[in-house]
Amino acid sequence: RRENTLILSDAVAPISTKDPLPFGQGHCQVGTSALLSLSEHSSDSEDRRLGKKKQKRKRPREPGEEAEDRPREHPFIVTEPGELPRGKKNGLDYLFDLYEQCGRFLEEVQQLCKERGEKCPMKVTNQVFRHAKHAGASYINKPKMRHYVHCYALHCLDVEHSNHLRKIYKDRGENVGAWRQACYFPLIEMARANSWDIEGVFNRNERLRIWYVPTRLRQLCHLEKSKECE
Amino acid sequence: RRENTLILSDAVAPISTKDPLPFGQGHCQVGTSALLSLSEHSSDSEDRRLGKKKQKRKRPREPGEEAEDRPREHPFIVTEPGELPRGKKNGLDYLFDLYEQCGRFLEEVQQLCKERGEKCPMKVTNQVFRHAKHAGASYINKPKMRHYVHCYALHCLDVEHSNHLRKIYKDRGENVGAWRQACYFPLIEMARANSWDIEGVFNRNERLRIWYVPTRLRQLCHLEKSKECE
DNA sequence: AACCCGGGCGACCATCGGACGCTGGTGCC
DNA sequence: GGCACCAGCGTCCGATGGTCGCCCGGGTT
Repeated sequence: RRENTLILSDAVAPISTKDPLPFGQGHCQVGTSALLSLSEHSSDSEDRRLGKKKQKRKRPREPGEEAEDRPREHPFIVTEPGELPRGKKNGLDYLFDLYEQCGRFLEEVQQLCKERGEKCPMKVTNQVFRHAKHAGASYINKPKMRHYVHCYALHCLDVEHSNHLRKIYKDRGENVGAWRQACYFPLIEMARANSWDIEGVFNRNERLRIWYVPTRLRQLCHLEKSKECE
Repeated sequence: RRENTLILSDAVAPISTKDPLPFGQGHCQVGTSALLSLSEHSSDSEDRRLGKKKQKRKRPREPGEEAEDRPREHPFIVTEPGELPRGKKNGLDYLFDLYEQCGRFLEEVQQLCKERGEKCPMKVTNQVFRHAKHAGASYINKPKMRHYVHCYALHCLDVEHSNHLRKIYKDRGENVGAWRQACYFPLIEMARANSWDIEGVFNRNERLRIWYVPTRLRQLCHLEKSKECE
């Protein structure tokens, strides 16, 4: 699978060679091996290293079981700001609105927690997703929201740049996956400009503060930083 | 067990009637039923309510197993500042020093995380306790540190008051448990003075910011607040 | 020596943050 | 209608925050 072994040049080259963006990206060239060897779960600094287990997937529906399947959401396509998508698709304005909705659900949860004297979440946690589902927003779910966090981040931190990227990828007929990958690189530049403190970049923005920095974005920043220092 | 159904008047009455402290506490009277009915795990606001399961305890050592038992630490006793405890006991200065040590271990972990581009903890987490153990501080462990957090909190936020409380409880020959209970109430007063934001009280203090607010303290603040408003 | 008080901390649990990859919707031919 | 692509999200997993209560150290009798 491509996504797990993302190569910087894959996503950057199409832009930096065909349609350069404001931030310089000519130096974003890294060997395949470097990222292939970048552990997928490098989140723990201590010694425990344990082998990955194969996961079993999706229990295949019992014979006597009730089938209450909600149809899945329409896939996203790359749209320009204000553009409404053709066919059975969702646009990126809708995607970003989902993040705003989550922010509102978080505020509701915080309000409730404060009333009840409970621990008050500062981020969009499982509890918030549960609350959203409970409140009828069944179209919101954790894997989806976590998947596109960095895209929303770019939208929050530099709408101009975000809009420009959307237009380019739309015009070029790229799929959502390609656009999503491309969103990493402007963020890496912002981290660089903030002495590689991507956490700080997120925390400084009102709407972004409530989202966890995606592991992959943190890894990419770290990788780029080490290249710079060698 | 007494601790799980702490009654405010139990801990406060001995002081407010025999040896009043700076903060007024005459109004801290609450019915037993109120705290008995205060759920022990009220941390989740959504609907799931599931019955508590009985826990099994301490696997009784296999016949062929190696017995590498570290002897347990000496119990704490209530000591005045500077006093060194008599007999096989530890004093409260030592207890508080343990918290400072944890703070240093946290800083080390943060340093390591930053170097490796990993998620950087802002609080004393499992990872920090693991690091402490790894670094040879086998006398530090999570249950102990969590148990006395609010005592350390009082020490950080108002040494005078903390020292005074220690002297009183020492002179009266009270045990550590009683002193520990008594530490809650000055903190509740500080929360009151900070519009019941105990989280904020912790966060505003440099050394305290890194410790989670204990559930019981949050509950006591909430209870006291609701009394005030009725 | 025997007893019992009380507290240290091993071990457990629900839930968390995080991610994979199956399933099936969708547009194209 | 059939096929191939690709992304939504159900479902899993290691680790976390939090706590209980067993066990035994220690002072007292």
